[in-house]
Amino acid sequence: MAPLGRIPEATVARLPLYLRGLDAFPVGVTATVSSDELADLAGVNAAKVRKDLSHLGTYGTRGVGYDATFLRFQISQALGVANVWPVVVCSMGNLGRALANHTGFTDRGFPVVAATDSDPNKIGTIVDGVPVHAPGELGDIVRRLGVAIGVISTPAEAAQGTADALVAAGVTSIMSFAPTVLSAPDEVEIRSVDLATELQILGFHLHRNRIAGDA
Amino acid sequence: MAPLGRIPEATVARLPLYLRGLDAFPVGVTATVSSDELADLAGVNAAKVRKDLSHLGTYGTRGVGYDATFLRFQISQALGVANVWPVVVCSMGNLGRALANHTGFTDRGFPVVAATDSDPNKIGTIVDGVPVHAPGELGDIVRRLGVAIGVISTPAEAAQGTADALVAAGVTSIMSFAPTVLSAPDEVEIRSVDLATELQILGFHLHRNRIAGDA
DNA sequence: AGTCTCTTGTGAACTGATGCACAAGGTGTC
DNA sequence: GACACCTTGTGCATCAGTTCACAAGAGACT
Repeated sequence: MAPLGRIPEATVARLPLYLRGLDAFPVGVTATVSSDELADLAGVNAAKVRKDLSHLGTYGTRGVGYDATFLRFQISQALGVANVWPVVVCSMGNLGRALANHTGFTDRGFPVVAATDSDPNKIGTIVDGVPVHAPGELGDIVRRLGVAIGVISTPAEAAQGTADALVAAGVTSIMSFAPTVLSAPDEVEIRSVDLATELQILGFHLHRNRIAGDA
Repeated sequence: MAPLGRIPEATVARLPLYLRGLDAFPVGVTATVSSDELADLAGVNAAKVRKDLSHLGTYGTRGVGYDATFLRFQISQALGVANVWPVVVCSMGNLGRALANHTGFTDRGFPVVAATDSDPNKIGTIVDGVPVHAPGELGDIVRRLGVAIGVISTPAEAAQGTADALVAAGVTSIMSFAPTVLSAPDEVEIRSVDLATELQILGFHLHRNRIAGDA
């Protein structure tokens, strides 16, 4: 059917992968892709692909597969990639600059339109094409530029204050790289990416294998 | 009991958060922490904390809580944070440099000991304290410096080749920032962090809320 | 038309994780 | 020593997500 109802979170998290996988098919050319192929392209298994797509109400053709172009359209629709969501990067340290420069953001509809930094030498300058403002101007920036997403690349100590400022300015979507827990009202969605934590998880498995090897 | 058997993946992913939360307690001072407090510090709920810790065989004291110092020791033990796992960063673009500079890595036992880059102008130089080598020397570097973890910060096109080179060199843990699926033997653990995908997930919810608001 | 082959869509079983609720077992006070 | 008060550890119900397996449908070929 075409439920279009609630799409499970796990499915939402995979839709971008499918979209990325579909890049392998040239635009404008008619081509079909099977759940098997798409599974390979996205790095998951075929059953998951089919179930995920069934949540979109997407219809493939039995015995054939999915029309690549139409599928791309369907997923784009569901994800709302036609929208452009302006991003503000809070703190232009090493990581912040790397993010501001990241072509993958602008390409996918997430232009970095402004940044903040507490360093007086940076305020008022344009770094990598992005104007840097004082943290206090955050509210202004958000309103003026219609910022939809805030990226927190500050040190851990400054993260909560920055988050508060973003929320006060009306931002409801935050991606944080600060190694700390952020509190915010329920309606604010926070995605936290802690790189050191990721490495520690890898380290855990290395550690376990080393022990197993010794045994 | 003290099972020490298999620790569920979900638990493993949270142990670093608990460890981080325990930083709030000064070292060397005797203090107790309840599952409730620790839950706040780690941003999860108390029941989860208790169940997670029970997997470590950690014993708190009923009516009191956990001894902060001992708990830190237990979790450190389980995660193997006493080990130092040298890291090589493959490609010193904006992101690679930010990672090489990231103090959170070295602090947590993941020193960036070398980097590779295909830019002849960078090869042979030392960027941010990290020596940059040609990609072809990867095998050498890994063997000589005992590299345990490879970080892939190359463009998508170069990612698979880099992964292959890492695997050939004997690296079994990879963290990739390239927006592409990597294939590798089963014994190689790959953690993929795709920043654009993260933003797209935020974008999905923004999109959905906007639609809901219009309705 | 009939048959064969292919791939979707999905019911159903299964797995893993979460959260509740409470007994068990400590501490402190009178 | 008895009692009141805490907080852990855990059995159990629940939930979300994954995987299997197969009927249903679509095209191709004779």
